[in-house]
Amino acid sequence: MTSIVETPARPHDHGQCVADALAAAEALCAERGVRLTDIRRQVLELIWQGHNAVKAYDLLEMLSTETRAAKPPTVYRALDFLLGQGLIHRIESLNAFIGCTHPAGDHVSQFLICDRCHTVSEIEGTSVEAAVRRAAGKAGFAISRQTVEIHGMCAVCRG
Amino acid sequence: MTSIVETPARPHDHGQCVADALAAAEALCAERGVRLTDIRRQVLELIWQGHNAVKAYDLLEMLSTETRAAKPPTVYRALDFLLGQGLIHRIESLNAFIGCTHPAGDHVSQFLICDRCHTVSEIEGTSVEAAVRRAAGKAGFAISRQTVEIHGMCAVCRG
DNA sequence: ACGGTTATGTTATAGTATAACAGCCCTGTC
DNA sequence: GACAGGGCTGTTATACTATAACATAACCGT
Repeated sequence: MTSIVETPARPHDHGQCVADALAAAEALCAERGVRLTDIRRQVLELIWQGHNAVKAYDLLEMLSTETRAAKPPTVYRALDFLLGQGLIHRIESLNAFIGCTHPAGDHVSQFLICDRCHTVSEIEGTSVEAAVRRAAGKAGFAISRQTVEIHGMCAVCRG
Repeated sequence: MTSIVETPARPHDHGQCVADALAAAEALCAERGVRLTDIRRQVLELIWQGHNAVKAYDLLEMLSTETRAAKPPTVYRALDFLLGQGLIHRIESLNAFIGCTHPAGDHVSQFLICDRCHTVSEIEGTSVEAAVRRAAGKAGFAISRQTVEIHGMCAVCRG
């Protein structure tokens, strides 16, 4: 069991992050005519507890009450929905999930993952994506999905 | 169970690929004073059966004989060794492993993964890596490991 | 209210990976 | 050659990750 830890990352009003993410999710789902149900919203909110990636079975635990244990399909279905709507990303190298910081519009997955404080930041900017596109183009390869996960130590942890 | 399939990728003398990979592995291990044992060599050879990523439990099956079933730790230990020596890579988005095409010298993991024929090619060249380094540098992030996995369709499959 | 669709509940199981300890084999030394 | 130590393998058990399949319930347009 991996527990969710508050990270030593840059201090900020995290409640605002959560509120923004939920508001954006509501808006996008409404616009798309899909349903952000209770469970889906709960899962999204739990994932947004911090700027670290959250594991499915930790979500499962958090969703469970004393009287009722949530079952895996419940959380995986919610995760599938959120992934499908681009509201979260899957971090392949961690088997874990993180909220998307700019869910509107299409985009690639590029992350800096601190192996010390476990903060995950989405890389902004298109230079990595462009380099990937050039390399793929040279090979005649048609891209459908990019996964860029950079592990190391973040600026805060390096001190 | 996922079976290993021969891919429609560009025809070539694959026996030569395998021979080269094994020879390089032998040389590197000798140079480093580490032991490329029977099991490790077998696993490496099985991974090099083709240019597709191979799953741990498929290796396990292939290592098993009619009279004796190999056990998971056997294959995972061999994989750990091969990963540690840089002789194979792990493809995070597939939970699978592939032979490294240039095991000498340090290098990053950057792959083009065809979702149709399942051929995995390691991207040569440093432009993607350089872009990643620039992006990380801008964030004050110290890289320890890069995972770049590009899914899509390869030139051969696109016809 | 009705019927279709979408979402959730539930049971079971598949697939991926490691912990822990026992025993074996290589290698260097006396 | 006997011995000791370290590294490798065997074995059992279990943890962790994910999905199949089917039953029930909630939503929504008519």
